[in-house]
Amino acid sequence: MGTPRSVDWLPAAARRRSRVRDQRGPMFRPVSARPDFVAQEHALLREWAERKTFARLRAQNAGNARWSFLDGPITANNPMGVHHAWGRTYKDLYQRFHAMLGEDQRFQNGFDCQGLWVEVNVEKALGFTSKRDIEAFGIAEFVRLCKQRVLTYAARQTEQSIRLGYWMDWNDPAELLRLRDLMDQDPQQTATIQGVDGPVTDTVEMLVGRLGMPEVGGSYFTFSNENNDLIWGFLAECHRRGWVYRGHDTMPWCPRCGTGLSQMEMNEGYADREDPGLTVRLPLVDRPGEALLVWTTTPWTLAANVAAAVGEDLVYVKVRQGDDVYWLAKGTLRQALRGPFTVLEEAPGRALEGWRYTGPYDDLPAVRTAFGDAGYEHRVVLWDEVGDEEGTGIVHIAPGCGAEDYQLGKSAGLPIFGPIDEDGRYYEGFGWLAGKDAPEVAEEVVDDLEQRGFFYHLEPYAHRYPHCWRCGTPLLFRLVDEWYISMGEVYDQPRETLTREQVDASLRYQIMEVVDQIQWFPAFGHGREIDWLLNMRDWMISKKRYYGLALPIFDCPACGTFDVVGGREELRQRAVEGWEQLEGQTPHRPYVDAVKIACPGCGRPVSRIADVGNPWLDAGIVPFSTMHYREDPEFWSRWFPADFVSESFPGQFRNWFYSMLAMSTVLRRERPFKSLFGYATLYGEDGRPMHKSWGNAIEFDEAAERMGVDVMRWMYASARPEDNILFGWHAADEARRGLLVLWNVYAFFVTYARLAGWTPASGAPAAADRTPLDRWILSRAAGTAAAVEARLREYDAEAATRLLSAFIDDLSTWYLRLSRRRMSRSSGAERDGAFATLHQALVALARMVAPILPFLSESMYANLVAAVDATAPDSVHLSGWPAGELAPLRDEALEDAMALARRAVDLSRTVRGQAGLKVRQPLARLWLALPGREVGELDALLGVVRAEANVKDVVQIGDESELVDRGVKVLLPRVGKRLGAKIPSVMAAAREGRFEIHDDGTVAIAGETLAADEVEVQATPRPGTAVAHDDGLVVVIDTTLTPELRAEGDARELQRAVQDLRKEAELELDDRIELWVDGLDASVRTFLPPVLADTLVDAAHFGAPAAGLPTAPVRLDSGEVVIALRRAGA
RNA sequence: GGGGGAGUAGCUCAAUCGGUUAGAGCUGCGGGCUUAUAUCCCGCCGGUUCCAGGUUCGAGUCCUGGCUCCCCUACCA
Repeated sequence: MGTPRSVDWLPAAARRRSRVRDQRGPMFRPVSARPDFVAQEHALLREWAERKTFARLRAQNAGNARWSFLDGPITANNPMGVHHAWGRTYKDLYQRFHAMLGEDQRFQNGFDCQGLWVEVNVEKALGFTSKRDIEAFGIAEFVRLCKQRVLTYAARQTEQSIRLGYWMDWNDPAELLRLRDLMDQDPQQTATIQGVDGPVTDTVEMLVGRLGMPEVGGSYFTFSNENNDLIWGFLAECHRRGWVYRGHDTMPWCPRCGTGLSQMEMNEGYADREDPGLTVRLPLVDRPGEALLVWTTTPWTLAANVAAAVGEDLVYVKVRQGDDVYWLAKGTLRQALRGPFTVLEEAPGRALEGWRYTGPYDDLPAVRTAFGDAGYEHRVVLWDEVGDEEGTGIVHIAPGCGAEDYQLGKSAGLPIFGPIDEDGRYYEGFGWLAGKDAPEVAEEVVDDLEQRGFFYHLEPYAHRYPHCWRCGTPLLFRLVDEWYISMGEVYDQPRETLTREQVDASLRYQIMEVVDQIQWFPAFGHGREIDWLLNMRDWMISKKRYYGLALPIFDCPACGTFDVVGGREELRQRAVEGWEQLEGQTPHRPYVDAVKIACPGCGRPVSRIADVGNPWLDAGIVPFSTMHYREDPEFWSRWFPADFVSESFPGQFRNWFYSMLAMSTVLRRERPFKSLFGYATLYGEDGRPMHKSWGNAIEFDEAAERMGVDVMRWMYASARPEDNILFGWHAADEARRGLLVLWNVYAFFVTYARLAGWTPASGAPAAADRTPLDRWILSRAAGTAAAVEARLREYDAEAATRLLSAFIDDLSTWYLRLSRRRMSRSSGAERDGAFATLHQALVALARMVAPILPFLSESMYANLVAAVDATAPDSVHLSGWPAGELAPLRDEALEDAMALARRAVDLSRTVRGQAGLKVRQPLARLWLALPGREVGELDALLGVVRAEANVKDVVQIGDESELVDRGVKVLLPRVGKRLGAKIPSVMAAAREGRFEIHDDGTVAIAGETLAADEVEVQATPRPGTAVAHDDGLVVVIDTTLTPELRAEGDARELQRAVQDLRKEAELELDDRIELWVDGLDASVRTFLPPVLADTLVDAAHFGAPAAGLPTAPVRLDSGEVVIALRRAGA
């Protein structure tokens, strides 16, 4: 350390400027005022890798108090998007923050690896359109491709995350890709990878299954052996308690994916859709010439019609239309009937019960069989769910095609049959429909019904309809067997009235008790989760697919017994055949399918059901599987429960949060995490979801390389988590502007410290002996560090960034603005105090922003500290959180006073504006009345005001002055309750000055006496010009301009013009010059010496400039002059 | 249908226990400061705080009803 490093991102011009004088040791390296943040980020990534900075951070904190973050797995199925970067910014910044607090952490990233997400993409890549394609292709091969896809994108996302600056225990992406490629050759070949404590050798298949395990390290992968195995244990535990069951039901079904969807999955995919709204006439068997009118939006289900349902108490009418007579609900007459009609008769729904009618497809063999077997005919049934808002008030019931229909069918004892197979095609037995795609037949069905006299009316109907959340296919409802975990009874009584026994008997209430022990950010998360738990149905865990958790359910067709195997070892012991096929394989299909166990009921060999598991099982087990619940219980108990989890909340209350809560409650009946932080959704800048074809989408890589990840991270950290964030280039520009202010303060410091040859080794007065302004900014740094720490401990990065922005603003626009001259034009203790203070403030700031801006802060710190101090940590991320060190510098009274001085200066500018006096024009006097409050450091503050307001004298005036009146500010929060209705009169009197202030501080006003602490006596301006006031602060300026003041103003104007010209001539900051001034009034000359000194003039000529020099006219109060300059000695 | 959240300047958002003159930023206009700045400062323009009632001395804030949007949830053929 200590040797300035190369800075290849620095523009050549900046490097040329690096002339250093008076160097007594290592010096800051030069800094560009126009940094290339992106190049800098890449350089720092290389440095961190070379210096193993992250590894050293982990070592530094090892064994300390722990902070346990548990990563929610990202789906390793595609490159990561900018919305992932939002969440990963939070995850990284809180981990970095806690690392700076010295806390030990695991730093384990997670990848979600199993399930339909991956399958669908692999299918697409192979051009498959149905499950039959997969079966023909081979399940083993297909599953292998799925794993390879996961490895591909895990590597990709790892690279992208590293680019984001996300510090985690990452796998080497190249190693992941190597494993992927080895799988391609032969999964059973032996390979070696670098593990935590040395090389790990195994078959490629098993190495992949061991990723994330203690000996291998790196990210966890939910397809790992351990993850799958622990889920088996969880399911076996559920079974032990009798909660696992097989349900026979009509389920939402995706005909493309060939699988049922759980309730939570169905919720993902509701979308607007237009379906045929078909009204059908069903002739009544016992009432010739009359027909029921029923309405449906799913014509394909008519072939499975079993009954027509009416509301018991709804009013139905018989109407005549031409030669036809129809029955329908009275309330639907207008919407359902076309053309004129005559009402013949009215009857309640219950009168229709039992009426037999002719079904639309009674002649199909499947229907005849189903009806014949049950000895059933189509008839009208009662159902209390029937309404008359839509349709005809007579509901077509197909128990094999709808969940509600199914329930009704079961309770009414109707025949139940499903017409379609896994792919959504009609079974044999449905005549001309057999083999046709159910969603496609609407038109043919309509034609057919029309020909056969069943058709009444057709009109498109728009509604929200569930779609497959993965592939977007509209769902069908299909009669299937699926596996469930019972979530327990819902009691019809408030939670707080439940008995212990009731809670112990119902899992959902046990989960709620766990939810109560968790801190939710934002707080409404608690209510959302409880709400979900109250409303959720049993958890459907099966999926008729190929790649995923192999459900360890062994269901005996012979005797009907099923059992759940609790782990690979148990399976090995119980296996009666096929174990050798699973040996050496991860517990995936098809190998696991080969294993049979002896049926506990009848002893016959029984196979595993073919289904795979719901992927949220995979993610929900991670508080156990990734913390070595089984193989290292001591380790687990140290890290469980996690202190913190964080995820985008849309969906997760019923997905990841829920599955973790459910599994932890079953296994431990305790909370899996202590705090949960959720955030909303990322949209494009136009407020719409990012969409490639809308032109508002931004890829992560593009964002990283164009705006830089620090800028991105700053945007994310400062966003309101509960609101959707609008992400785009303009927002990035705004964020970058804020960071550039910070950068430029830093660049200023380095520039002038180099010119002065100042480094921390040069020394400076003790902090307590510095100017009030110095002590003020140090106090602000201390206060900011404490406040930022408090906010970050509460997972409030938004407030933290606001505090940091305010500090940056103070540092730039107040401290630096007022201190510039001390650094550029003074010397000795005055100068050194300024450098030391600014240096201290910048270093403190770098450490405070380090969790949010890891690159920018590192770059500053490397130069401000590491480059000049060999004893300091060489990375800002190893430097610890600064709040403790800064705390002694806090001086709140001084901060209050400075706020007042700033406001006074603002007011002076307001007054100047009104009076048309620019700030460069010095004024003789400024009168200042302060609020009645205690003000510390008065003299120093008046000095600040004098300098900034550019006045010769600041005179503090009290309320006895003729410039102001005494005013009374009634402190309403104190007196409001006491005075009540008298307030308006008191306030009016205060406004109009009708009051009397007594010597003891009490105030008589509008017949009331107010105590001294109920009012604030303030100055208020007397009417006049050049006065501005704000909350008891009054500023009055003397607008009289003497000839001397005018001349001095001219001198200042001239100085500015010379500086402009210097800049135009592109002179270095320390170039000395020769100056020409032509036409200058004699009165101004008196004030010239400081101007010449400030502008580094060696020789001044009064007269026409030397030929060939560029000149500039300057308008002065005393007349126009012309100036020119050149570098001295040039 | 049920539950929750929100509605404030053209846009994005503030506003402490209810406190009297509702503030910032962005945008626009005018002016100013400045060899750190791609900044910054002052001023102007911009408001029926969704609507209607109510409580209160006083309502953006609390209550009631309605409207709109978002989220969660739900068995509408």
